[in-house]
Amino acid sequence: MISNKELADLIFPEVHETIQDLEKRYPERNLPEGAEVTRFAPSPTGFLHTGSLFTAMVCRKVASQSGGVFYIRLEDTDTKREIAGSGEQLLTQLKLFNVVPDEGYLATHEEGNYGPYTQSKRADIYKVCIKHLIEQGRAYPDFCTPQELEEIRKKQEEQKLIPGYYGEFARDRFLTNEERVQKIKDGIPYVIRFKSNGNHLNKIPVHDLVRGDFEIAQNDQDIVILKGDGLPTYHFAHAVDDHFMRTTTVMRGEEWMPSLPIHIELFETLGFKKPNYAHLPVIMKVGEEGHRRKLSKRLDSEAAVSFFLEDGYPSEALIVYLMTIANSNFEEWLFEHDFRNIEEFKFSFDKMSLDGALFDLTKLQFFAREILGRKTKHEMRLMAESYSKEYNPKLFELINRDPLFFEEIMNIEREKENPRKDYYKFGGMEEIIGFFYNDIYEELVKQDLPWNEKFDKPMICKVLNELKKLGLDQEESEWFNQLKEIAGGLGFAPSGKLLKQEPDKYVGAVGDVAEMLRITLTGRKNAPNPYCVMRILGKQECDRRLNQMIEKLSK
RNA sequence: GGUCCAUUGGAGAAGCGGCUUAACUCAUUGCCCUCUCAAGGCAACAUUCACCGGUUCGAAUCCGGUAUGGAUCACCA
Repeated sequence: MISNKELADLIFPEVHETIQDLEKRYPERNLPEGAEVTRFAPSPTGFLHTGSLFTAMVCRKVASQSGGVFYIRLEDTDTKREIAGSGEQLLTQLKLFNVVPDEGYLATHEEGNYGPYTQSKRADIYKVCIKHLIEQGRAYPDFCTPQELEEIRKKQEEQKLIPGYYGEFARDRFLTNEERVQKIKDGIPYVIRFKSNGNHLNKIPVHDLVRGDFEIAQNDQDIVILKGDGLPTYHFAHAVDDHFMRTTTVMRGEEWMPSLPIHIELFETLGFKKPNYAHLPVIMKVGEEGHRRKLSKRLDSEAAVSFFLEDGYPSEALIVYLMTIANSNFEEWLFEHDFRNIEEFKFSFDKMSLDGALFDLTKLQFFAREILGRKTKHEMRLMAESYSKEYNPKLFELINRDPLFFEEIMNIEREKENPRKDYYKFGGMEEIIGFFYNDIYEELVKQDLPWNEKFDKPMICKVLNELKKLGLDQEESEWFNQLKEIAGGLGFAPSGKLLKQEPDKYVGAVGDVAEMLRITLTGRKNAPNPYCVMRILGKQECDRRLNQMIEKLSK
């Protein structure tokens, strides 16, 4: 008769530690009352997902506001799907959004007393726990091949039974230790499965920080806890890691809710205290077929955080937007505090909505406008620089021709009570401000210009010629009065209203004159007001552009 | 199909049995301001809270059912 202990020793001869040893190695954290220990546990399988950023942001927030700890654990147990370098990238991207961990996996190194924080380096820890379970008769080797599992599943489907490896269908649960030892000695590959004592007919009460109390069926599946490659599955690693890293609150996407019974049984049979759970809603999107679905990295560009980075959205805007999804009272708070000291906002789980919000790019752009509108010209330059350096060489080059000149462009109608809010991202900015730069301007005016057909070329020339008289040293209102005078001298009405009242008396209105000026100076119909543009370009350059345009039109 | 979760306008939502003629924000539309654009100001936008029943003097709010949507059922996390 072979005992469970002998079986465990045969499977893990190298493991001598016990769970008690681990408890000593990773003692309870010494934190003030109420401090939360949270964690973000990504898999290095690709770019940072917008939903992951959402979760990570909430984790950071909850830890910070409670005086706790936020750490990062790399869940790299799926070696097949792993993408080299993505762990590092995850960290740098989180940092761009100001989601910075206190400890854990930090890309270049690890920090903290509860490591290693990379699951592939924790094999010995998992083995201690699994060995313990085998000794207790709560885990066993399973020699089923994928085909055999498939057959079991088929049989269950035929009989309309719940699929899975459980109860009487858990074939190798009924092996004797003698048979197990023999198979192992024969070199038959196996996984380790957890032996469940549950019954899915029993309901157990669970508590979720965002969803409150509800009932859920007990787990009865003998889930795999150690895969054929010697690495643990998510479920098992979650129980072991979150216990020994002393996580107080587990936050994760709501897709994990159905597996909660597994985790509960695991925690209980390992003798671990359960953490609090918060299953966060997932961010949705309406798909082609008109149905809501989870934001998908494959289908939706906005599902990858890199999308916003590459297009130069202010990272603050995404965080603010995500926080409005996280807490319904945040938006009002934000306006009350005029977008200041956002970190002082108090997050709470009961202000979190239960179903996933549709991702709303327009609303994100609104916040981005508000945020960018509140930056100084210098801040704008720094943001534009750091974005363009990475993603937009054309813009980067423009900025660096003369950084102060760029700042002046950014400063158009900025330092006033209601600043312009026409930027919501830095991507494409080179198109918008290009006309300030002579070489781009020259290219622009080679194309057909959007002149008003009401006026012929000699008329336009006449106007432009007169506009050279415009001074630049006065206030904007004075400048505009001068423009009106010039326009009046040429037969234009001082306002659109007057023109409407007496259309026969005038050839047009000041607006028409201003438009000619604008087109000449910027090559476009829509641009910031010409006064600002002229101040930045300088009298000399303005005259040059006017003369050049007159010459062009005279041909 | 089983299990769990959800359901207030185009979107995010407040609402916790009478204070609701359903707050606030984005979007949309109209008007005003205005040299264009952006910004700004003012208005409009759910007679109704998925539906059907019930409880109650009274329900978006409580209960039951139906419908719809979502998540999940791996040696993936």
